[in-house]
Amino acid sequence: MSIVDAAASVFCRESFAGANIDMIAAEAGVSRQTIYNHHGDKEKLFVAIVRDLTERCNAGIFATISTFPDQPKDLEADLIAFAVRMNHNCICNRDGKFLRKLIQTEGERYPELFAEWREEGPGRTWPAIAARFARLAHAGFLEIDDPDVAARQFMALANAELQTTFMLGSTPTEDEVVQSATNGVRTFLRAFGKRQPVTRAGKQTALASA
Amino acid sequence: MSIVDAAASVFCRESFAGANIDMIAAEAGVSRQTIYNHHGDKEKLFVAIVRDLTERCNAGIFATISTFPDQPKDLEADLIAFAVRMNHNCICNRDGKFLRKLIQTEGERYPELFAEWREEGPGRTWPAIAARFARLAHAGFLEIDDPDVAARQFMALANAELQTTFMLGSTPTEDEVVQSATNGVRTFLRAFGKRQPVTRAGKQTALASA
DNA sequence: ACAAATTTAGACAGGCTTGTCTAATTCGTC
DNA sequence: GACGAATTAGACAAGCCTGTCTAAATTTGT
Repeated sequence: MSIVDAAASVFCRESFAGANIDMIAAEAGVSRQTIYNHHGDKEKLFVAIVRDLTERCNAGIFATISTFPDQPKDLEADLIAFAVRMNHNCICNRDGKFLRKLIQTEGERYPELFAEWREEGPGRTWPAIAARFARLAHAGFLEIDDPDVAARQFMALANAELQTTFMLGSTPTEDEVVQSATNGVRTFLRAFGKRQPVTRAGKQTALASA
Repeated sequence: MSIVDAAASVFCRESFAGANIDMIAAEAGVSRQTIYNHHGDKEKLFVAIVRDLTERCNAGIFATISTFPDQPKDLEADLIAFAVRMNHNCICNRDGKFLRKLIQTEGERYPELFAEWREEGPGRTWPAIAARFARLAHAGFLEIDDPDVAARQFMALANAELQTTFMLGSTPTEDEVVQSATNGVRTFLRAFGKRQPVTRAGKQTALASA
């Protein structure tokens, strides 16, 4: 395992103050001195790790956003699958778990570092997701007033049943992820779905709440 | 400030490993020895704090649940107010913030302690909230299949826009809380509300999706 | 195969923390 | 005011961790 990967693992498990360089060296399979040669000191190593994780997580999120169903065949199934992918590739995976924990644990101690994360991460990914929902609404598949709100609510609903698990830092089972996504998307569509599926004739005025 | 309060504050700010007894003593305004006299050692002190916070937070949550609108005059407004109270009294307040942070930060290190929290906390509060939603549905105000799912989705929606803020450990402004609750409750009611307000004639078959 | 660069093990000083001990001081109560 | 209980300040040993240093071993490029 690389030094950065080992350090991420140890910092997450033990927190910054509880981690020590010898643990990281042992887990990375290098000598302590090599870590000092590469990264200077403990704090610089920590910063390098957060930057690295932010970058990798962002890449994963954007890659997953690019699989958003723009022309869904089965809107419910496609959104559920998207929510599951999001969880799988960005939230439950190693990098996502680590980054989330480091932000929660050390966020207050490094305000500038995490302000940077906030801009590069949520600051760029939320608008990207919102744009996809806006497009879906524009194409007549959904009835959305505010795409930014809808995007955040979509993710919140998809993860609604995983909150306690995330709190404790553990990873939900595949079944739990699918279950939560299914329930979340169904509720999302009850709120934002067209009352009647889009016909091949294309967009029509909404029939809802008439 | 009492020893327990000071310790909660310091453990949250510095993490278990980063906290030291002298800080806690200084913040509590007592001598180090007094802490050792009362609590034995650092780890016992930590456990005492988590138990204390769990108890106080639970009390707050149950007190707030008891204000759930069983006979709402204005369903939307009453649910928004309830969501705001929940945030205010249980999530954004000092105890809620501290307990959440300790669980996130040290949850993996004390599995039994936090399993205990899980049973006493979420294990008891979620069913209580779900029961209130079940009652509201039974009384004809909502259309809910699974009250447990609906309860979790209600809270998830109400907090949907506060996630990033919570992540970093900061407290949202009053406006942000109200905004998120308002948007969340509106979406919740689009999904679970009766299509038409309940009339004084009482429960009727839904008119939806006709 | 050889020279330069990198990595290693281990020792080391300096600093910090925990938990104990003691002697003096303050507090509560009668 | 006096007595017992609790609290305090401070010293202290033992342990751990960081970051540096050195000399030997290993890897790398040519």
